[in-house]
Amino acid sequence: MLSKKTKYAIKALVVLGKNMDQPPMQISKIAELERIPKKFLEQILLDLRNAGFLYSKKGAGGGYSLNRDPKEIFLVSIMRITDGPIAMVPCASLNFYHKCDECHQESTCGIRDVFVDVRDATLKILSETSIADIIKRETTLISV
Amino acid sequence: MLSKKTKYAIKALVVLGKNMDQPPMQISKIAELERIPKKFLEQILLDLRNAGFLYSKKGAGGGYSLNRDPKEIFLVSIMRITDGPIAMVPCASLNFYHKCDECHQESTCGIRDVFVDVRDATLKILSETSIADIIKRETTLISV
DNA sequence: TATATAATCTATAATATTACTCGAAAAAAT
DNA sequence: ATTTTTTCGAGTAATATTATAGATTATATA
Repeated sequence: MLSKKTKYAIKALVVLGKNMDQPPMQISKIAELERIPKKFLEQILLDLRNAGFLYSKKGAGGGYSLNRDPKEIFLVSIMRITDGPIAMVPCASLNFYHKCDECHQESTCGIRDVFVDVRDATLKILSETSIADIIKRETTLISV
Repeated sequence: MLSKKTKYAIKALVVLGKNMDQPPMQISKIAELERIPKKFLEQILLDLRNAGFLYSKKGAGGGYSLNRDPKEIFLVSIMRITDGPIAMVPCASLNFYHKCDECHQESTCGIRDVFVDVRDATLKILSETSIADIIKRETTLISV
C-alpha cells in the first residue's frame, strides 16, 4: 500500500502543478484544498523541497511552488523520497537494496526472480508518469 | 513491501510443492528448512489450509501437504490471503476496494487512474505465476 | 488403553511503522 | 515592530506486523 505520506505528496505536487504561473501557495491552503493535516503536510513538503522539487519562500506572501516543469517530476522519484523502495522485497530493490533475513542464496531465489519482474513492470509505469500526466488524466477523465 | 507473512507462505508452499509424492511434512520441519519462526508459520499454514490450499493431518505421521497441483496455486491468491489487496491504493483494489478518506471525486482521480494501471501490470504477473513456476525458476537459475 | 506426536485455537506480548502533533526559531514583507 | 509563513527538532498516538505461550484436540501405534 502507498503510504498517506506519498499520496499527500502527489496531491500537493498536483495542486502546485496547476498553480505554475501563480504566486507561491501556502501550506495551509494546500492542506485545506486537499484535506491533509497541516503539520503532517509541512514535513512532507520540506522533504520534497530538500530533494529539490520545490521552491519555498518564508514570510508574508511566501509559500511553495514547483521548482521544475511538472512534466519532469515523475512518480517514481516522489515515491522514493516519501516511501523508499519501489520493489516489494528488499533484495529486488535498485535504490534500497538489502538482503532478506531468511534467504539462503539470493542468486537462485525464485521469489526474488518473480518480484524483480514485478518491480520492472511497476517501475516502467511510475517512471513514465509525471505530475503533468496526472493532471492531464484528470481533465481527460472529467471530459469522458 | 511484501509482509514476512506472505514471504513465509510462499516459501512454505514451495517446500511442499517439492514434497508432492512424499508423506505430509511437519510444521517444525518446514520452519527449520526455511528459517521461519515455528509458531508464526503455524498460523500462516492454518490460513492457507482454511483457504483450501493445504491438506493437514493431526497426530503422529501427520503434517501438511498441498491440496492442489502446484501449477494451479498462483501468487496472487496467496497474497490476497496473507496480505490482502494487490493494489497500492484501496480505491484501485478489485477484491478489497474501499474509498480513500480524503478523496473528493474518485471517478476523476488521476492518482487512482495511474495506480489502476500499476495494479493491472502487477496482477498480470502475479496471476500468471504459480508455485510450480517458482520452483522451475529456481532450477533454471541454478543451472545458469 | 496409554503414550507420543502433531495440528488447532485463543490470547497476548514485543516491535516497528505510520500518521500526526507541539512549540519555538528563523526569514521575509509591510 | 508586527504579522505572516516556512523551518526545525522532538515527541506522541495509533495501528499493524511479527512473534510467542499455553492449553486443546485429533491421530497413530505400541
